[in-house]
Amino acid sequence: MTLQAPPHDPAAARRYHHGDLRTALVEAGLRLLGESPGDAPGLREVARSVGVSSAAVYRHFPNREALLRALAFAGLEQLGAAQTAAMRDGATAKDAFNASGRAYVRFALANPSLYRLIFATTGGADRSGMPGDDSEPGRLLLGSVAAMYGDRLSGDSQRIVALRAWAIVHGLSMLALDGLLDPATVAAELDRLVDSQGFDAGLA
Amino acid sequence: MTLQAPPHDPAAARRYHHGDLRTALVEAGLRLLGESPGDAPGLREVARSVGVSSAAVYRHFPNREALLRALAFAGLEQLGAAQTAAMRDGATAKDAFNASGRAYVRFALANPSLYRLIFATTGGADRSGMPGDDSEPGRLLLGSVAAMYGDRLSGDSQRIVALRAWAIVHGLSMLALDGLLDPATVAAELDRLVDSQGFDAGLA
DNA sequence: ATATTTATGTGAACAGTGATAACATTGAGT
DNA sequence: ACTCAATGTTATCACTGTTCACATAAATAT
Repeated sequence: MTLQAPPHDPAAARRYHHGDLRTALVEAGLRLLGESPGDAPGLREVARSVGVSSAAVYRHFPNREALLRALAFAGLEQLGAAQTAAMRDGATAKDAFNASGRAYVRFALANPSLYRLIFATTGGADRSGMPGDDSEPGRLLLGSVAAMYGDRLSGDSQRIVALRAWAIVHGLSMLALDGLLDPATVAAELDRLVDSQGFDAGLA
Repeated sequence: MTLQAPPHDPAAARRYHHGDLRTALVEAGLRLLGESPGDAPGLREVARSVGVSSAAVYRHFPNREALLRALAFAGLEQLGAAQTAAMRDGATAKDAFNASGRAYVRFALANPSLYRLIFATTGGADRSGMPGDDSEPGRLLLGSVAAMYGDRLSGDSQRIVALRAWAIVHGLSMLALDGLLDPATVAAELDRLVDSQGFDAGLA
């Protein structure tokens, strides 16, 4: 009906069977996320942007939440990549740790909807792959702290430091994304805000 | 003009005119928020729980977002009250500051949906009354920091300390509400996590 | 007191959403 | 070549936020 694609369309753009709809949906979802800083895209909207009926989505995802979870998973990988890339530029372990934190916040500011989606509630569903206590990002964080302090700090205290660090970068990111902090200001002061040195850094 | 106390007439529920529908809607909304830890309630749901048609809501709020904003505003007042109450129990300025931070996180853990709603995106709309740079909570935070450090720290550094403190408590709260940190653990370790002492507290 | 105006309620309708069911088309394997 | 499972489509459902025309009660004017 509304499909106007001629049958001689090259590159096989309009076949009945899409070929790899699942990844096409994820890519479209990520693109939509990047375009509007608002809420996560609707299931129908993603389907529409791929040129497929909304019901087709259910052949690849049980429901909208699962689709969004796939987007979040992809975003999480991007975030992790940005962090590890930033860590390579650090001379000392501490430099690397701070660089990782700055990259974290920068990623959040650069990808508001995606970052928000990563942490959106999944309603207690399975969090495998998400940054929980045992997931990759969590262990990476703890590993970084361990590399910084070696045995000069007890494992318990290291856990506290790691949690505080995570809370700072996540808190800054969220407050900025929610409009409570000016993103430009956060970006400008990032070095001082994200700093493993003391809370009281600069105390006379 | 000024809101007068609604006649808590039990028969008022059956009258055509509700009496004070606006506050009834807000109260119902807050109750619904407290009941389910999920998303914010729908406009129709709030109306239904008050026993009124959904269209009636529009006599008091231009749209659903405005209704939710009223809920968020009420929640913000509760949060502020919890913080200032906690500060009274602090002997020194630093004690008060830390107590305020702990109360902040405890409030978030105790009122997940309400806390989330307070910080939910309003889409760039007017944020008057929300905790921004110039709002009451922001000034309260800066004032607390100033009370702690007096002139031993430059105003600029004090702003950094205040931002870091806000980021920590907000980050901890959000990570816990989103299921990335165990709320019980956060509550148990709150004293060490929220501590104006250095980031490296406990360093041997 | 009665009439009129204004505030506040109702029900019906609209478009849009996520989800499901029944049916259509295709490509793969015997 | 035939079957059949995979993957698409359309139609439909219940639900949502929102708007409309209309009903009712309360406030105000006569």
